[in-house]
Amino acid sequence: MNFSDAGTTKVLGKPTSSAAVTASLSRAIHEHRLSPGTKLGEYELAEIYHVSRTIIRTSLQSLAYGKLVEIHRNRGAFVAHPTPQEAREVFEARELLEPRTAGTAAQKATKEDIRFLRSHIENEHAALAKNDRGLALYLSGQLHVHIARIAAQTTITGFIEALIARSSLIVALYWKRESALCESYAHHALILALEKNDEAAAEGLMRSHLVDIHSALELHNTPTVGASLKEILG
Amino acid sequence: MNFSDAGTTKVLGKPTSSAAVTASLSRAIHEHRLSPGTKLGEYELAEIYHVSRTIIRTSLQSLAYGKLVEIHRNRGAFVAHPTPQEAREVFEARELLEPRTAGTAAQKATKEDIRFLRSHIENEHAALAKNDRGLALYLSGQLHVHIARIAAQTTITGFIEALIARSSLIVALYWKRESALCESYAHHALILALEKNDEAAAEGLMRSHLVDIHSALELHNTPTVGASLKEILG
DNA sequence: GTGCGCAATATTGTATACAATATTTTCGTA
DNA sequence: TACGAAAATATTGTATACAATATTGCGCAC
Repeated sequence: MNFSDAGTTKVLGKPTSSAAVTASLSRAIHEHRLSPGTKLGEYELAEIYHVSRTIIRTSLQSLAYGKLVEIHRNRGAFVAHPTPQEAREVFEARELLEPRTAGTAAQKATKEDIRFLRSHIENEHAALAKNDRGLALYLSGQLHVHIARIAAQTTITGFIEALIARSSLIVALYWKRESALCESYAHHALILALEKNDEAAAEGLMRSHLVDIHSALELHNTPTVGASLKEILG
Repeated sequence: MNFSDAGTTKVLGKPTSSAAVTASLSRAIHEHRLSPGTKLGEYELAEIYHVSRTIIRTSLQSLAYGKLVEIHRNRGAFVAHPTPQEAREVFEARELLEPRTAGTAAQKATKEDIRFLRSHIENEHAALAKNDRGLALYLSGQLHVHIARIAAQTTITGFIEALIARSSLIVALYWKRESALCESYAHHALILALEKNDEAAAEGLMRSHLVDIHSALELHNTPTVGASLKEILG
């Protein structure tokens, strides 16, 4: 579910406009510019992107498959508003998939891969320095995707991409820790393990990293925040 | 990716017609009535189902997200034709997800669940007795889905559903073993472990069951079968 | 007869028109 | 004033029309 280059995988021909819209919306959700619960009106989006509702509807459906938006029949599309239960499930799934995938990545990581990951972290730091918390959070998630890509298992990578996209929404709703900087250490250590091709270390570090994030989520009290009072009750 | 009741999860209002079309096509692919590579023309399908191309396009996109069909821009939709590499990936993913999920299911399985699984196996046998190999294969896959559902983790269950749907196509292309009956024993043993709430046994049995299926696939020689010569070469 | 190029046809991509449903506003009554 | 029903409005669902692209068939040159 990588909406950033959605549709560009096809061989030739100009990329579909719906892919561009999907990528734009996806990015906006990732970076928390669109909050959970926000109504995504078709006509409104059509005007913004200068395309017909047909294209918008296609995009919204794409995003719905990735659970980034919820579509309610005859009511329209809304930025998804994951429940604490869903949040737990997403992290359980990540804890099941990512550690072993990181282990495989450690087996396969080349010097080139490590260089790429390090430069990626540079960008992450730069974003934080510019106080662009949304971008930093997005990049932080993308690091996990890149690690999965190194493992060269596109099916599992696809699942992980979807989970990380959803995690972005979950963080927007349930994150309780002040700084996101603490993560940097975990990422650095992870890259070091990948560089040394230390499979066991990479797997263990990824596991504890995920547990750490998971535990930094406030998933107990009901999340009556957001713009979906009616949804919760109705 | 359970297309059988796609769309019916929403609270009220008549289910969308696209959901019905998606379910019908999905089922046809599952049961091998539609072979990998088959062209799915929009106009043709629109006539068959007595709906507009709009609906058909929505359905085809749904199926494309589940990797059951491939959509090529300006060329149309085709029943997916997984490569040996994709087939390996699907089973690797299943081997990563399903054993632990089966373990969790063993923890949670109730008498009611066991009764349901046994009756499901009955249906599977009945289908085989009627020589309806397509239906038997479909039901065989659905057993895995039901086990995942018992674990009550909808996110992971969704991934497993998608993988099992794809497995159906893979089996259609690469299965080399004569009978599918041999699987019955594995399923019986699995249900027994679930009944005894034996987590470790369920996990182990699921793992070996998947490895067994995986090894019964001929994934080495190029799969030049099917109706997509140009795709493979071009 | 074979191969190439252009025209004819078919099929998909996108926009728009119309229908069905939901939401909001208005107005009347208690 | 508060509540509720019904009309008015807005929004989504579906069908169709038109545009863009791909495929096919034909004819001509070599």
